Amino acid sequence: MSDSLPRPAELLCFSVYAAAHAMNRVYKPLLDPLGLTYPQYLVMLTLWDEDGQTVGQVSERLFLESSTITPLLKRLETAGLLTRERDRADERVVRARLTEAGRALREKALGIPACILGATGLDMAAAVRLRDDVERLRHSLERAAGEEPPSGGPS
Amino acid sequence: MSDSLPRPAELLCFSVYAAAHAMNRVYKPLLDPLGLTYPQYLVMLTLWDEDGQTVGQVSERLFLESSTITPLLKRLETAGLLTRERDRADERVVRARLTEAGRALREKALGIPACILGATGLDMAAAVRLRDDVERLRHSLERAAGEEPPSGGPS
DNA sequence: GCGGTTTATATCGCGCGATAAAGGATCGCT
DNA sequence: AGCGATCCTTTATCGCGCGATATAAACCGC
Repeated sequence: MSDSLPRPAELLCFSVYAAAHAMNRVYKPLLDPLGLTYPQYLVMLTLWDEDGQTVGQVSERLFLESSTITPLLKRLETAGLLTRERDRADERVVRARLTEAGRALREKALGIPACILGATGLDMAAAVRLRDDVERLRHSLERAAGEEPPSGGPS
Repeated sequence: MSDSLPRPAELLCFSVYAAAHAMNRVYKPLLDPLGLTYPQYLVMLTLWDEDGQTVGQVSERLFLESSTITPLLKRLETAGLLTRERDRADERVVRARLTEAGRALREKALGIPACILGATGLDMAAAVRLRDDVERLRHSLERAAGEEPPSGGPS
């Protein structure tokens, strides 16, 4: 079609990619004292919300493969924040349960969301609006990634 | 302040993080045939836009450290897409120049932006609007990451 | 209960990306 | 010359993220 290509800065996807990095750089000094990386923080958030979730539930909520979640949980287990045990009723299932240390860490994390909101330079309403826009984008992309069989749009 | 924490899905930053992954999943089948990863594609875009840029220029445009760009460029050099040579006038500077193969690859990439736009489910105007919103977010985050001296908000 | 399928996770292998920290080389200014 | 600033590389480290494969348990029809 066109014979020109955009600069990275013109691309929506690049802005998302770059924003994700920037976000990481903001989180790092906040999470370092807790000994967590950002993905680990996300896992802790889901368990603080509801303890004893299965690997599958965690991967579903974070949109990551179980082959990403399992090593993540193992690192958190090694750090003493949770335990992994098979469900008695269904032995295929592994559930992650917070330890006392895992629950205690929650207190230290309470201030983080406010710090982050401050760093975004947005008020709550604007942040929610943007979040929903980006979430819709994620959803569309996810759907598109699921299709795309050969190499053909409308022939 | 508050004694509750959000679920990941409620966070703006998580939506950005998840959208970045989703984006990668869409790009992957498009970039695999070109033998590029997404960050490598970004480097190629900047060089297709302007050949012979320095390491510093490329890192600046992609918001990445030079210690990330150097290995990236090396991989692209190994792939035969570019060469790295020191500037004659200023021997501190290393410039990346496309090879014939690097320039040729451009043709194969021409269709990608349209594919991506399709996958976002947005029309051009909406995509541009969202891009600018996310870019503003990135900018705020970047600025916040630059400050935050010790550990103190309001004491 | 017996095969066959599906589901849930683990495992393995892989490479890249990203950073921090330290070092080397060069430039530019005085 | 000398000295700080600039640009890049190197090294070391680490975690993430995925695909492919394997395993084990659960379900299902009969």
